[in-house]
Amino acid sequence: MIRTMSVPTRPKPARPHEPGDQARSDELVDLLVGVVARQRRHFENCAAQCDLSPPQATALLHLASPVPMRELAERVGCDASNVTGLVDRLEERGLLQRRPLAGDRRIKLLALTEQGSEVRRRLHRRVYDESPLVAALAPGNRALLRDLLREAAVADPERPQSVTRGAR
Amino acid sequence: MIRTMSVPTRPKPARPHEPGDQARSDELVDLLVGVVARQRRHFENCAAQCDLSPPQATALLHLASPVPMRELAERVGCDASNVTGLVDRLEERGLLQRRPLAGDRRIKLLALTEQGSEVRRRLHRRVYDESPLVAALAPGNRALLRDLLREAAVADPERPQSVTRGAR
DNA sequence: TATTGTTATACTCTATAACTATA
DNA sequence: TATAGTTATAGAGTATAACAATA
Repeated sequence: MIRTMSVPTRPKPARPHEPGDQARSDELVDLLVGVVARQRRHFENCAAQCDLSPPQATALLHLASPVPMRELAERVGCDASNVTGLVDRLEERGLLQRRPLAGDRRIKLLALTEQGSEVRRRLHRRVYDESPLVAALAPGNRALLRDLLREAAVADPERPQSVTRGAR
Repeated sequence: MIRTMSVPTRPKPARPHEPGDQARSDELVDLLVGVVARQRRHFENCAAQCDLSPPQATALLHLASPVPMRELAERVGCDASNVTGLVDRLEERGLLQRRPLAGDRRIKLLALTEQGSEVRRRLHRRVYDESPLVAALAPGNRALLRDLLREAAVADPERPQSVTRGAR
């Protein structure tokens, strides 16, 4: 477990073309890049274990409750035209249904079937309970990391809000 | 700036089906998911500003020095057959060259051209110097986050090692 | 025999643009 | 006129399998 006071301070390398604490910033970004790669692999593994492509898995996570196709596109972060094919495949597999919305017949609500909900639950559990990143941390450091990430998340203008947003 | 001692400890929600500090772990994973999404957007923006697709940008970052096609495939994390097309496009744009390796005529070394190196430098600078995540953190917390991420990275079996590995 | 790179093939994801049916 | 969803199209990324050249 890391203790704040004992974080090692390193001598400045004083590289020519780089400002102040650049070296440190580089390493931090490298670590973030590593986190991204690992988290993505983790997510892809989870998806594959549920027989889903990553985009399909992402879509499923966003369908905790019924959602218009348009909104799914926004949540997943792709063009609306893609959702048609994506949803076609999920519907063929019996994981969801297109349902009309009373009051606006243009809209189709995407609702998980019983089976779809089950798959979503399995996927969700895997993604969240088996995160290698969290597992690698000493329990006492998790709250610390959480607070740092909260801080890092604050300043972002297009920050995703809830559990299932931006999963991929 | 977060001080270790003042990290708030929250009462346990005691949710039925979840083990111990599950709620906390969920939030931590959510934050990681958010970080991943943001970092990925950042990377995609940087790539787009250099007129590169994300995989192309990733490849470029891995070509600080000449590398056989096979190894690039490993670094980028895709099948070797994909590299052919990827490299074709980069070569057509004059960003790199296929060069023979003296001593083993099966191998083609991928070497950046002058222009390719320039684009790579621009890309690298953007990715590393303009990270919104690092920018959002109080300078004093960066070293702390770095140490936590180092710890989180240790346990991973397929962890990427260097600056430009696993960039995407 | 094994390895490097290529090709052929197929599938998915992606965006743009044009279309339809509704509003 | 605007919006929701679809279709058509095109391009890129991905994997598998078979292949040629080389080791």
